Amino acid sequence: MVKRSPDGLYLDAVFGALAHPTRRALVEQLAVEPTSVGDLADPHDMSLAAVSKHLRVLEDAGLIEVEKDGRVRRCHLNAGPLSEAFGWLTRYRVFWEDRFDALEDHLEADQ
Amino acid sequence: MVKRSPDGLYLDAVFGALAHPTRRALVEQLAVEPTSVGDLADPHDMSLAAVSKHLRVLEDAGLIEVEKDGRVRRCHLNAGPLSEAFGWLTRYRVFWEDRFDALEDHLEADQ
DNA sequence: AGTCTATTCAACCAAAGAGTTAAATGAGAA
DNA sequence: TTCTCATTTAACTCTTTGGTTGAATAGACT
Repeated sequence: MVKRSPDGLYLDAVFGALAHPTRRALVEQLAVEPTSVGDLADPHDMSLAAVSKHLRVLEDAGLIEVEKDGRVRRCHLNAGPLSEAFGWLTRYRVFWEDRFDALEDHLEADQ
Repeated sequence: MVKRSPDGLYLDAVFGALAHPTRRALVEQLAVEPTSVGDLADPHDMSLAAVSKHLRVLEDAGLIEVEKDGRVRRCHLNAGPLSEAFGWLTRYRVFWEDRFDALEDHLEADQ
């Protein structure tokens, strides 16, 4: 069996959460400021319940925290788990930068 | 409606592909060297057909290219699309680094 | 107490995902 | 051409996902 990193579970959840455009949009909205569920849902062309479910997915991935403020639920971005995904991608960064460097070299040689 | 980046489709596919541990493992294997489907499948505790399907998902996300070499199909990592995901995450890097900086400050203040 | 308002829960549905086994393809070797 | 090996396709099952609507909860305002 191939080795699996101990934090694989987080990666599943985080990458999975980011795989849906609505959820990425929600993260983008929350990067601006903490926002209530209703306000988060407004711009999206789907029911409030559907957005609520997407928020649950983000919460399960640890990407948001929900604070009760009276009768509204205010969601905050918690970007910590994103660094996990970032870290994973970083390990492969050289593979696309190599190609970029090769292209640069090629262009320079052309001049 | 909330704005959606023009390359959202790629992000769906790339993040979706990375959301499964088997597929991340396949990427890790391919980062070592180009590998045939059979050799890729060996370490995994599932049928060859299942691995073949995972490879298709990676291919659809543009993350691998398959070269026919006689009767074996040799898969190469194509990390380009990873930079797409990396770029998206980078936009939110400040959100977890802020927290990290705050922690650093806190620790320094403690000393 | 009664009524808005915000949000979630429950039940449902269609489509996609992850796996299986068995048959089909395609190319090299005998 | 026949056999074998590498891989994909087909058909099927089971679970998860993404959405719906309608009822339930819970806090704030009269």
